[in-house]
This record gives sequence, structure tokens and C-alpha cells, in this order.
Amino acid sequence: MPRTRSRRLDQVYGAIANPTRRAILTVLAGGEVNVGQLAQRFPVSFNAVSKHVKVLERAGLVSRRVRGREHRLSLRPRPLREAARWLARQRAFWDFRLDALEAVLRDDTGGR
Amino acid sequence: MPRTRSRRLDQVYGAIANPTRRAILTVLAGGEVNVGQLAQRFPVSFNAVSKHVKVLERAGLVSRRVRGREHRLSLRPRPLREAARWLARQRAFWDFRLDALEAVLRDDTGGR
DNA sequence: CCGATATTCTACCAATCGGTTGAATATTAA
DNA sequence: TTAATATTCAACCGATTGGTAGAATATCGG
Repeated sequence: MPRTRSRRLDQVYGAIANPTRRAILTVLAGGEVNVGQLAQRFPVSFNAVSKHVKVLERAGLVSRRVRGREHRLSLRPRPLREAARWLARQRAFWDFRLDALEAVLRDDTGGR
Repeated sequence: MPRTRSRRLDQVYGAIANPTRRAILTVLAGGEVNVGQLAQRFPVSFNAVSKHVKVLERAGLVSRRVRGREHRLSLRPRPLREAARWLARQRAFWDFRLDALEAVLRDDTGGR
């Protein structure tokens, strides 16, 4: 059974619950960029983007390499994999349960 | 490419970003219960659980059938499937990109 | 050194969150 | 009818969120 009590899951799901942050991840999947390049692509302030990046970092989804005055951002896929795993297991569990329920309903109503 | 701008995804990921709500979903995967039965299993007040259920309903993950004074809660799996799909696609995209990057690093000095 | 550039840090704001308590509403049981 | 039960609604609280603006810090290019 999936472990539902996990700070990491809280952080990852919290991070991707925001459309701007999901979009940032999509941009980053296309290759490394620095914060300024990222900010240009969004209709919010540089500072807002900087904050979003920090949230993604805290969730372990993004890491930065400081090179001079530029901060180069890149993806870290492991936490997303964990998040995907929880969802996939939960989904499987639900589907199993609902299939069983459906079977019961088929029998109870006299079936077919 | 996954659609990153989606109110539904905001709601679903926001909903499962909380450990109590994830636990509620796990309980519900075991079968229908009413709000009171649910609340007994958590170390927070009845009202807090009632609120969590409302968040899950707003995200489309839970539905209720009122039967007399009891509200019977059950799962609605579709939104979770959508959420899982976004994650899976994103993951695949990342992995593809990171594999390509690795290949480049193997061949190239990786200029710029 | 100086000025431009890239970025964070601090402070603020309104809104939302997760929690509480208490009152209101509706249903069931005596 | 009355009392108990199941639940929401309303108000409040402190913390967090998503956003802004401005100051501070560090680096780069003359």
C-alpha cells in the first residue's frame, strides 16, 4: 500500500498544484535556463518566478548551479517519479476496488 | 505535450498535497463511509475532516450520497487518472530529455 | 573604479489554508 | 414532542501563499 504520510509528497504535490510552476517544469524539461530567461516567459514579475523556483527547489524538483551571476536551473526527476508512483498505486487500488464493487452490483441485481 | 494550465489539475494536486486528505482517499478506497466514521479515524476534529472532504469534493475526487442524516462518501477516480496522466507524460518527457543530455555529455564537451 | 546585469532578501498585502469552537439544521428514535 | 445523532455553516485564528516593490549583493564588462 502507498505510504500516504510523506513530507516529500506534500511538497511535490503542493509544488505542481500551481499552473505557473507546472509551466516552469515544462520549460525546464526543454533544457537548462537561468532565472531571468525563465521569468521573461511568464506574465508575472521576476521576483514571483524566483519564488516559484524556490518552491520547486524545496520540493527537490529543481536544482541550481551558480555560474558567476547566473543561476542555471535544471530538473531533478526523482521526486516526480515518487509522486507518480503514489498516484499510480492509488489508482490501481481504486480501480481494483471499483471493479469489485461493480461485480457485486452485477450479482445483486440478478446480473446480465 | 501535457496541458499544464488546468484548474482541475490545480485542484487535484492541491487536494492530494495534504497528508490527511491522502489518508482519507486511502480509507475511501476501502469502501464507502460516512463523514463521522471517517472523522473517528483521524486525530483532528469532525469539522476539520468535514472540510477536507469538501476540498476533495471540489477536486472531483469524492462524491457524497445523502441518505437521511448520513452522508455516504465514495471515490470518483477520473480526476486522479487525469492527474496521473499529466505526471506520467511529464516524467516520460523528462526522462527522454535527460537521456539525450547524457548522450550529449558522452559525445561532446557540451558547449553552451 | 564604474555602471549594467542577475539574482536574492526584506517587507508588505490580500487571499487561502488547516485548524478550532459554537450555533444551526435535519433526521432518527424514544 | 423531545432528545439524541449526523452534519453543515459561520466566525475566528495563526500560518502560508502568490503576488508586488524596493533594497542589497555579487558579478561582469568597460
